[in-house]
Amino acid sequence: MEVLRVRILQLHSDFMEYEPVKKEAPNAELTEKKVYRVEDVVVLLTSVEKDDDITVANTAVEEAAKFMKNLKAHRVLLYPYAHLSSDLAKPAQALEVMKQMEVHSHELGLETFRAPFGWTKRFTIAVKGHPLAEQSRTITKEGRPQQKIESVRERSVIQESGKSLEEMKAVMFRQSKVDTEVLPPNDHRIIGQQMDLYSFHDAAPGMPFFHNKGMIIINELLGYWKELHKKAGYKEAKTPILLNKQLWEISGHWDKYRENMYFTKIDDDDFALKPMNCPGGILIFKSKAYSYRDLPLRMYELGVVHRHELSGVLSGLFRVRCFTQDDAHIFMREDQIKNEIIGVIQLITGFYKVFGFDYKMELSTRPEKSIGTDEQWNSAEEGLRGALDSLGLEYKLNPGDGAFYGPKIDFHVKDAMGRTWQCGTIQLDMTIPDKFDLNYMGSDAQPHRIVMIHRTLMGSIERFLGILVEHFNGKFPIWLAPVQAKIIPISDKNNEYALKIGAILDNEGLRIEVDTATNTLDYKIREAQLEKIPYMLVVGQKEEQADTLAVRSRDGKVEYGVKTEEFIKRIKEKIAEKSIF
RNA sequence: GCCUCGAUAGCUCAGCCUGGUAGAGCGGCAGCCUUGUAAGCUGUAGGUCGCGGGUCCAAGUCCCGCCCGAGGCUCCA
Repeated sequence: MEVLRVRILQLHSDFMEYEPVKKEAPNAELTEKKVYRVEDVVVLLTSVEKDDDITVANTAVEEAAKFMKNLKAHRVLLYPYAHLSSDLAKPAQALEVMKQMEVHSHELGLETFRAPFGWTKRFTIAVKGHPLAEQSRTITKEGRPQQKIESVRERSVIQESGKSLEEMKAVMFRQSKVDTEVLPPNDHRIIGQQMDLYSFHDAAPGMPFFHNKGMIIINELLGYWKELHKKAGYKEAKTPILLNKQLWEISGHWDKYRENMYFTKIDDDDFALKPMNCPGGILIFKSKAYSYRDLPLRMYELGVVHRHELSGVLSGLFRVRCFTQDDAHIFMREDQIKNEIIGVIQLITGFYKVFGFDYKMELSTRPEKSIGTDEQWNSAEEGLRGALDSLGLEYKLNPGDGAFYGPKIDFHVKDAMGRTWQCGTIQLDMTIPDKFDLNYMGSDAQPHRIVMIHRTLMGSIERFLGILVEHFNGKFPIWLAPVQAKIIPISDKNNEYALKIGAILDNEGLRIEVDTATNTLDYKIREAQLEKIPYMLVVGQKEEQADTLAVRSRDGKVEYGVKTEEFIKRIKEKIAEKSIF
């Protein structure tokens, strides 16, 4: 169903010049063929569409006036511009609407100009450099703009007064300051800045920027994570970030979760940035038919999701608006529930053990805002409880805290301030398979309903990284450390030897740096120590002559006369066993 | 989103109460030093004091609005 509406491109301009060149419409207005010029004006390039009327005209002008008030602009130029629409009104009707817009604009006290209707016009326009200079709007018959404000990114037209853009670049987008006074020194925001792992910027509140060293940790983490999943019989997938709104209506997110979602328009359709990965995964599942023998199907995805969280809840890496879920969906038969849940719990606890931190498990049951029947919920809750009990695990019960589509087991980890955060989660879902009609063919040659598990180990890579940073106080185990060893020549004379050792270690796939700066030994040691680098390999005359290393570890212990091969062997062992010092 | 607090150089901070030429340390750059396990010395560059408005002869400083951040509330991975 197509809604008809007037389309307007709004341009806050230093000036616009236009010159009527050729008559096009039969009802072209009388005008003089000369150059007209209006300065410091909001130009409304306007296409009147079929069925637009006086109400639409008035609404469009009122919207523009409201916007102009914010811009502190008082002058408006109504400019008939047919190219914005593929469904134009008849010229007679279009002219009426344009005239009404002019009348109403005068009524609203705006200094109003109108370019002649029905002419091909040559024009020059200088659009101002501020971000609100260009706006496109669509005013419908219902009176409200369908799309609130859509800022046109490109400075497509002429860029005048060269001052503004440079200045804006400098001041508009700050890096966020961390308030070191109130935060504990091992807070991940402080360490992240000191160790050059990630940063936060005004340009994208609640969305972290990862630097190279942060990415090294994440990639190591994910490498291990993928290894575990392959061993556990999971298959990898990847789905789009932007999906059609209809999909979210089917999944129930539109109903229950829309306040937290970001929407946009592509051509004439509504799309949403995904807040969860499941609908995408489900489409992959549905692309083929399954036998009972194919199940369980375990499909994992590192999915980037966006959720609009209230500004007051954002907190470093722990609570963000854009994060990566280490997600997986298990499609299975009802008789496989318990085994699969047990498998997932073991996967999670095994993963956490590698890092050696404490966690608590919680079982959350049906919330008020939920979908599905009582039987489905009872059976799903029973499945989770059964798995926990058969493993003999302790857990806390949170009645009413489940997801809207199913109950869940959550894994909670503490941060530096003692707050607990949910990381891993296992959610049983007996309702979404109904909505998407997910089936398999049973041994009885009849289709049966799929049961689904959503689960994560880390929950959010971002949050998990923050927890790790605080847990290790930046002193990452060697397998995760962004720089595993720093080679420190005692004086410039030893630089060559240091670089040679560096090349050897680099060849072995170790992450190293060579400090060839002309500073004192004490200075270089202190610097490496503050960077929390696991090993400092000091080389001076003695080492060069004996072809050895003086190995200082992060805890300050020094071992002299270590052969390079010996060091490589030792460090590789520690990396392989993911040893936590 | 609400309440409280905060923002000054790349980083950490002083200056604000009591308005009058924007400071220090670290880091950067240049030079000297050639060093044995947590800061060697000297010089130098670097700031529309988050953004916008107001008061004032004069605002980093006082007032208002906004943005961003922090803690808490509420919510979540």
